[in-house]
Amino acid sequence: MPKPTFFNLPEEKRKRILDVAMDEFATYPYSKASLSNIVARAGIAKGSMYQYFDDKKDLYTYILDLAAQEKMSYVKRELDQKTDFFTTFERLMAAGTRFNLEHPQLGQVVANALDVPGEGLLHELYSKGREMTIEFFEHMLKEGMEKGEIRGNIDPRLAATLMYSLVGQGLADYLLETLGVTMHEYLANPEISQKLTPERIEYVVTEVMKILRSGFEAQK
Amino acid sequence: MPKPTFFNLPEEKRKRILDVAMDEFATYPYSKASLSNIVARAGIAKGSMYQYFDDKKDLYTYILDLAAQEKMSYVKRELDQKTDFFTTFERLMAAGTRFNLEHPQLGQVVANALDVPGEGLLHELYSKGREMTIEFFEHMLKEGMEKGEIRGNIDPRLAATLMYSLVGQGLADYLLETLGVTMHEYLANPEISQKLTPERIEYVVTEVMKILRSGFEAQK
Amino acid sequence: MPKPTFFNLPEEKRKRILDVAMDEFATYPYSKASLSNIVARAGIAKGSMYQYFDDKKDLYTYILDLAAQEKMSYVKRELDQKTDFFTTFERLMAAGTRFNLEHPQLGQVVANALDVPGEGLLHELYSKGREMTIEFFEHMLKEGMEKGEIRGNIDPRLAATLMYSLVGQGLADYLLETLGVTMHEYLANPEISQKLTPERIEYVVTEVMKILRSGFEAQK
Amino acid sequence: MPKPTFFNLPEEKRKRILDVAMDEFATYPYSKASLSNIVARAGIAKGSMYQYFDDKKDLYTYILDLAAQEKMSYVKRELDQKTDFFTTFERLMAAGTRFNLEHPQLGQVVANALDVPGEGLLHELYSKGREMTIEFFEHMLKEGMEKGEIRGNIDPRLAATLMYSLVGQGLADYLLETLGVTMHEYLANPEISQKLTPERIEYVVTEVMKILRSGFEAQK
DNA sequence: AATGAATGAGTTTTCATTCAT
DNA sequence: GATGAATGAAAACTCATTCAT
Repeated sequence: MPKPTFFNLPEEKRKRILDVAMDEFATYPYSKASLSNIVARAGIAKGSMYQYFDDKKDLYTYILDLAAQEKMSYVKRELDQKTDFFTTFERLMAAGTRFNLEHPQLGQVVANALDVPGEGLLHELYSKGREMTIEFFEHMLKEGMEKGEIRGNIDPRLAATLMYSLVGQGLADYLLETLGVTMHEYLANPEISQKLTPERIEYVVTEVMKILRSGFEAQK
Repeated sequence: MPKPTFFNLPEEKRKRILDVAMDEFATYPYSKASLSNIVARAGIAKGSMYQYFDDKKDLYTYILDLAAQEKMSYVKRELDQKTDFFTTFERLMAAGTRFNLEHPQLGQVVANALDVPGEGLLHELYSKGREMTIEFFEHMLKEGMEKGEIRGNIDPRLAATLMYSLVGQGLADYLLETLGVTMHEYLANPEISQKLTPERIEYVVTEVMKILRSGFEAQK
Repeated sequence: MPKPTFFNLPEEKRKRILDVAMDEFATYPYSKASLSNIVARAGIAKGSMYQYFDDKKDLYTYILDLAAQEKMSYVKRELDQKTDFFTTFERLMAAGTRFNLEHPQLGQVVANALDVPGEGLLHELYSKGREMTIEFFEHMLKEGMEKGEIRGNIDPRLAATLMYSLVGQGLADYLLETLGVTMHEYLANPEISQKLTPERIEYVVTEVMKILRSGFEAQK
Repeated sequence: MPKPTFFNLPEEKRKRILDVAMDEFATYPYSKASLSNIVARAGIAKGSMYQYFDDKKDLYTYILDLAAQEKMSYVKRELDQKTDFFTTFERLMAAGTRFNLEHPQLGQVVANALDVPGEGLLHELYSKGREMTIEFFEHMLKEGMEKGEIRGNIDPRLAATLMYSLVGQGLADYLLETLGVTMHEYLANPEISQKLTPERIEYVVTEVMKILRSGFEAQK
């Protein structure tokens, strides 16, 4: 948790610090990400950082938390309208993928979490998100089963895990791949994003759903 | 690539070096893995390492390569007998998952690849394996389409990518999760593996196939 | 010297600051004692400290001064009744030792003075106390000589220095040692002091006086 | 303990490092003594220091150990000829004092030991010397009692502790004081030592012995 | 070919002190 | 007078890489 000092900072400065830190943690794995770098680029004194955060890990977990929250709130908007299972899932996938492509840094910050020493501590936070997401999918599946939208003879927990693995970075990576671009190149050249039209994203998501749908869907 | 020097080494010494390095790279993320540690545990001089490999990255990519090859050759054994698409894929998934559980280190080495700085260089190698696997799946799918085993209206490249994301660590992780065990705990307590009977693995794979099958399978 | 500001402070606050500082300087050697710690525990702003004292050293010397004064005034009470040299010295030793055991912090503050860098400045103050004490003993000795209580053929200054080295922490340390306790453990567990009865202290002091009085030499 | 690497160093270099380190630890209290300073003055790389010693504390304890050993071996030479208690003690005092004046740094290194954090650890080593010395004196006293040289009615442990407090820095400090010189000035101006003739040292030691031998009490 | 000491840039973190509000 | 954020020099320590033997 940041210290109160951090929240007393002028909006502009706080944002600058977070932006720079986000960028650093997205670019380098945790152990290579450098506080010295961050403060230099943010134009603040090294000691100041320690008046805002306990230590490097504290800063990182905060960034990670922010990333998770932003994605959550972005994706959650799709849940307002109640529809059937397949439509909801399709919307979630599309939103998640769009978010990953619009904020490629955030995804990288999460990916770099693997590197944090004292593994458990961080992993905990990192997988809390995974855990929650999987549980949400499981819930969706069970509801779908009750409504008769989903076949009854599938293991909901396992299916939810599968869904999670599809919703993560997977589709975004696939889309970049079809452009012959790696995530790193994409991070460096933001203008590439213009080649990824909403239609293109929609198409891929629909394709995936097509495959899954006739799999999950109850057979008449 | 290791220098010729490395291959002139007595078998026993070469193996020792690789074993220790594998363990180190499985235990720590790339940037935390320590050459000093490796040479100390392998009982060789630090300078020698640089007569075998160009640098840390060179050693790592070689280890990574070995890991990939081992998995490949393990999994490839399932391809001998020609059967239909679904049976083949099921066997591949089962074999991959068994391998991941029997050689958890190798999987970790791959997972830790994400951490390598200097971006593309490493990713390249890491995704060469990915690339090859996906292409293989794509080939399988197209063959299946021709034989009429697979629906014709799916994007084979996309589907292959999906298959890849299912075959990776995913199922192994899921199995460990059902035991309430993290990969780190599993690495530390190898005896846990006894709880993962072949039947249990078979069950999970069958479940996944059940889901996929009626999705991919051509409708009559 | 504290600035006037400090003396304008409400009694209660002033005392709190001094108590906390005393504790810190008793616990850690000068260079490890932390102003940040002190202000945090005293509940005042860091800047305020610099409105009370010039700097860390200024605060420390003041604390040191207080410690010396307190001990002085405690010990001086023994000087009211005029008696012979030996009785007076015995009383001083006993009082000094009791004080050291009752206020172990103060002794530690003095002991930690050795640590102050920038040499002379601090030593000066530290040894002002030493100087004064030795001079006082010298005076006592000379008086004793005149009265015929003390042999005339000893160097009073040297003897006074010897007396000083006996009166310091020495006896208190010895007493703790006989309990198998270090000064640090004693500081942490104040209840130990109950094992050090006045009789026990008296005994040790008497023993020392016995030695000094008639010397080591066997009596014929 | 230094690592083997250190002992493989050319004599000249090893000595230079120890000299510089000794000087640093004699000049500054442990926490202010700076490794960076030491390596700079010794003209070696910072990393090298860590190939010779585990860490700062390791270097310090080694220096401390050396200091103690040197003093020990210097003083022990006086023990060859068997004589009576008083003569032996007088010789030990004289030798100890001479040593302190000839190697003022070593005494300072010991004095600065108080500052080492994780107190116990270091204190242990520091007071092992104290412990041994006191026990040696105790032994001397008991022997003297058996031979009838020493009165039987004194507490030998307490007396030994007293003797220890006299043999330490005390006399050296006194001698410097009579020159109006502090230890720090003495360390900085080694030529002062010429004013401290052996006769002067002998005189002071004899004076002290006179006092101890027959006591303070006037003879009837 | 093997060794292992040497290197030094780089890391995170601490803390007394200053200064604008 | 009080505040507490800002500062930055300095600390201990790490480690991949080089190079003389």
